[in-house]
Amino acid sequence: MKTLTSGEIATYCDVNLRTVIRWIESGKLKGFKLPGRGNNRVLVEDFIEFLERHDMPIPDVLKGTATPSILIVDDEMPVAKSIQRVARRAGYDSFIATGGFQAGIMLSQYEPKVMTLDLSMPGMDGYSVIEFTRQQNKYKNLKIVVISALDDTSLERALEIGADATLQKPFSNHDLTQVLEQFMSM
Amino acid sequence: MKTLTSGEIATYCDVNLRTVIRWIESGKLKGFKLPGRGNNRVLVEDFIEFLERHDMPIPDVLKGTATPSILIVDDEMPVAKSIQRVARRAGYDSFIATGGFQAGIMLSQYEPKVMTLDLSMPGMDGYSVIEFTRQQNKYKNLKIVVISALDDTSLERALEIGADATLQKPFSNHDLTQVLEQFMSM
DNA sequence: AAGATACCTGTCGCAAATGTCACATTTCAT
DNA sequence: ATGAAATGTGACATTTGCGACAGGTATCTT
Repeated sequence: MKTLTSGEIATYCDVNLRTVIRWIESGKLKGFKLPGRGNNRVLVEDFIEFLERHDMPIPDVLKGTATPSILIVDDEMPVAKSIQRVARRAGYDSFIATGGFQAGIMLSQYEPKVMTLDLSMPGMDGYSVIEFTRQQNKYKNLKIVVISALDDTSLERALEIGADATLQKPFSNHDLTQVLEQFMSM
Repeated sequence: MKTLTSGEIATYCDVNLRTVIRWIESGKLKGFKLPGRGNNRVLVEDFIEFLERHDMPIPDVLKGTATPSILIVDDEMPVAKSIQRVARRAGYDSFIATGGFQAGIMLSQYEPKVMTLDLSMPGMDGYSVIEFTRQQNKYKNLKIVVISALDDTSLERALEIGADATLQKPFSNHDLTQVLEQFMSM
């Protein structure tokens, strides 16, 4: 149940903060006030409904927030597809990237909630992907699930540098589902 | 998601505000209305598309982002730095990505005007980067400058699949400057 | 604990919306 | 060629939402 502040909405709509507050006060935009000094909060779904009602453009970032998604990074398409199948059965939208460059663009564009990452992709160092992502404040909430055929030591190292969970190949659908459900509901 | 008011558009096009509103009302110019009193807003991209469609001059201010930048993709930091030095001397801001993943994120985040790309990076296929980028409508205006030590055939292939220029390593600062200036001024 | 941000409220001037009318240009029929 | 109709634009006048500024408080960071 993600919420937005009046300031964030002001940024998205490219209007003044004062204006957003007036929208809320007049009932045009549904929101609620926090106990403290009455800071306004708006549910993402209410905001999107508001935007649609007024034929206003919906920011890309929110499209992902409304329906949290999963980014699957794996160079082997069959493996990626099988992960996607599990994700879909659990009720989640997902995207597949088969290379580092694609992965970066898709991560930035879709802002998924969870990224599954194959550590041992040819021509791409999974560790550095984790490290780089973790450095970026923007992705501090992204959950990284490492899926790899490497040994325990490698998986542990991944956890140390910032992965949130690991799964050893071959993984059971049950385990993957469990991990996804855990992170997607956070 | 920068937007323009009807008044700003009136100024840009040097017409009356009433006229701009009529454009929007008649659907010639895509826009939307704010909830309040129905103030019109137009996305910059929609406005540019409108201008192009009617062969109207595009105001400089709208052409690029505030300060158009260059993304330098090269795994060898010294090389990247030297490219950056040339770019800076020509008066351009630049960013360095040493891996595909980084490159993807930075491309999406900074939306540079030009990307220099080393074809032969370990663990990353430069060709597929070009191909993937070219598929995305979002980057249709991005200029890709391939910088590589590979032979002419390889460079030509890069051009075929979508690169905008190539430079063979070792490149002369003069040539690089020339290419950058050409693309950055477009 | 202190400083930096982000946010709320009230007020004020301005910019933008609407409606109407006048004028210019184009289109078309006679 | 001439006049009528259609279309598009600019010019008012009126109304009101929006942005800017100021002063103050809650929230987050360090």
